Amino acid sequence: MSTIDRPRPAMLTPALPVAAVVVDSGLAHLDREFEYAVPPELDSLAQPGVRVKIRFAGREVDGFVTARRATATHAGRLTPLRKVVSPEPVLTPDLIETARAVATRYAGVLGDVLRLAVPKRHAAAEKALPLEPPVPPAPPVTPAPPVPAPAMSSTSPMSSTATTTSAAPDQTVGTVRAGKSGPWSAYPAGPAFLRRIAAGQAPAAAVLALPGRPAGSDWPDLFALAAREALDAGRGALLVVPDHRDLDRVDAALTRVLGKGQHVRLSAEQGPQARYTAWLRALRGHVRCVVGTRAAAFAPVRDLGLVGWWDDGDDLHEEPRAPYPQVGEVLSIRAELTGAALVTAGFSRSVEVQERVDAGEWASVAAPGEVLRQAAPAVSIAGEGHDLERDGLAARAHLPSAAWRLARTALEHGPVLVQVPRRGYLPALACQICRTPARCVVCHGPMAVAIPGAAASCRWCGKGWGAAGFECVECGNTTLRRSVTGARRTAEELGRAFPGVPVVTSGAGEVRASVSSEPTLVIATPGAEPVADGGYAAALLLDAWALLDRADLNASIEALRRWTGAAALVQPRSSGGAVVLAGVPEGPTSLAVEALVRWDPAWLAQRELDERRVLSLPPAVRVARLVGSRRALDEAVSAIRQSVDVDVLGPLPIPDHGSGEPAKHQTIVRVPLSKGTALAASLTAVRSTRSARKDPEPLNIQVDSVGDA
DNA sequence: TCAATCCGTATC
DNA sequence: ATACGGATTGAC
Repeated sequence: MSTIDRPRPAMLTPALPVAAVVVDSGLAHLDREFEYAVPPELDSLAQPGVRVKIRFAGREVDGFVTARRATATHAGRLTPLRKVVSPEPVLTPDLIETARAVATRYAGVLGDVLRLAVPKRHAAAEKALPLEPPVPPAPPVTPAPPVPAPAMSSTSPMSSTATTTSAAPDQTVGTVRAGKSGPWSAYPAGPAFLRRIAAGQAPAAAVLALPGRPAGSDWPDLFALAAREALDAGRGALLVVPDHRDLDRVDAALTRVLGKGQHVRLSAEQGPQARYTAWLRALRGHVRCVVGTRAAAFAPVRDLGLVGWWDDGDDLHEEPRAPYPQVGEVLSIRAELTGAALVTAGFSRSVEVQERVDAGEWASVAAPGEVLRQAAPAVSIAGEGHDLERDGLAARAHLPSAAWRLARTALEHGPVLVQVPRRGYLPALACQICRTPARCVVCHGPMAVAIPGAAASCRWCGKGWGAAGFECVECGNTTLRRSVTGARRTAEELGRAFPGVPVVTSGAGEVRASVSSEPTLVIATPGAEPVADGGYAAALLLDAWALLDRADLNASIEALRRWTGAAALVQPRSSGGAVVLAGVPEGPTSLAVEALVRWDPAWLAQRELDERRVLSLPPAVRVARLVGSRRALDEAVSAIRQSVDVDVLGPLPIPDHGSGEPAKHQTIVRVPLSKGTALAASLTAVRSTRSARKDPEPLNIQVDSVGDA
């Protein structure tokens, strides 16, 4: 009757009046889309991807519009959207798809992943940055190839090896590209890998980087050149490194290879505005290439053509916030979803990467063994203790004399690196004679003495030795040693052994990025080694036992990672570069030591993978760790058992750190890799049920973790 | 007969 | 988490 209620012309009912919204409720069982009505005045703003405020269960919460649709699937009445926070469509289809996949993989909630993936809004940054790139898309900085690129015409899929249409062009392409591929030419499969990126395909490579850094072929150049191929093919590139120093180096390499302004860096130390601006430049398509640390794995690079990350084994790649995703997992999920190429590189190889290689998913890209060994420094071993002799200066610094002599000679030619382990690793139990780590006879978990004076028990399943007692699986010995690690040599101590030589330290607190080629003693903890101009003349890797005896499943892989990380900064053996590994335990040589001497990290990774297959340890199996009260664990385990055939270790009490709260327990569940998805789904269901009935007892679920054992 | 309260369940 | 509805209880 009345005309008052009729919509005014400027406020017509939207053509797509329904908005699907992911709501950040923080509740696991509400981890899905809800539909809202789009009020006419928000029609143009409420585009897919924008942040919104909505009323949900009576309170004001944040969310993202994920879609607009003509009709609702929800039967009831729809509440109207309250407000569009910003017109910026931050949650792109690529991002929401990635976030969902990551949440599924880690049995986490989408909201948690979105908090990692989408930075907090910075309104000033949004306003200040132009919508369009300030300059028209820069012309390709790559000098045009002298011959028209034959690859342009080929749209047919190429095999993983170099395949071109005819022999003659192949020759031409080979030469042209050889100049272009630079350091990749040192790897037989390298140029073909680049060509496949250029052709818009999705090759995946696990690169064993050549040690040393001859001009223009440092590892950051591998990434920069691969990124250029993706960019030249009209697609985007995303590179992730563990820390700030690596970021500086890849950043510089990208500037060299791509020119200025073609990429952005993204890292936590940037501050909110700079960070959000950089993120927006990627989102708005001002740049097609991003390099950053951990959180950058979610960067909104458009039309992703390449993902890459350096040093998979670095624990900085593990996100410490729920659901604890690892950079390599996130990037491989993205590569799979977008059809992007993938490259991970390091001086050593993690077992996780080797597992992909062994499964045929990623190609191993390495220089021929002889080339690799020639590029590496000469490695020798100095034993533990027996070599400490009367030599006054060396003895005072607790240095094996062989190490001291090498350093003294090398200091005449350039800087010498001394790697000293940090203190404070967990004590573990190992065979008294051969130092093979003691493992549980039931589940192969690590054995430790939880309470001083008590009997040893497994840190995973809690079982003791049983009636037979300990017997070393390697040598049959029945006595144990407890390794207390972490003697740290002071700079003064070492400095006194080399009078008159300047001493530089780099470690927790103060990390140095580089040193000159002047003779200097550089003392660093693992991971904090400065790069030396022209390479170190030598390196001393001290207290090898401190790394090898760690109570960690990954001890030997991690030891090799740290040693190669330092040794790769030394000049090649052809230039006299040498390394002494000191403090190696007596008895049978550990595989990690052998792998360093032979410079064969892939071999060690494969040996380790084989062993983990035999012992049913990750990454040969999929595991998850549940922490909570006995009752919560029991209920969770029986629920999981309804849907998945899991192997259950525990529950066993976690030693509390004097908090006085009721003792928590942990349980580890494991399944074959093929059941990984089913396990994650089951864990999600457990989380959801518990959340729905408001279970007051906390239960923490962490996929891919066995705790700090 | 009505209001106050408890409990279970949906949240668009 | 809230909020709402339906059931339950208690007092007039």
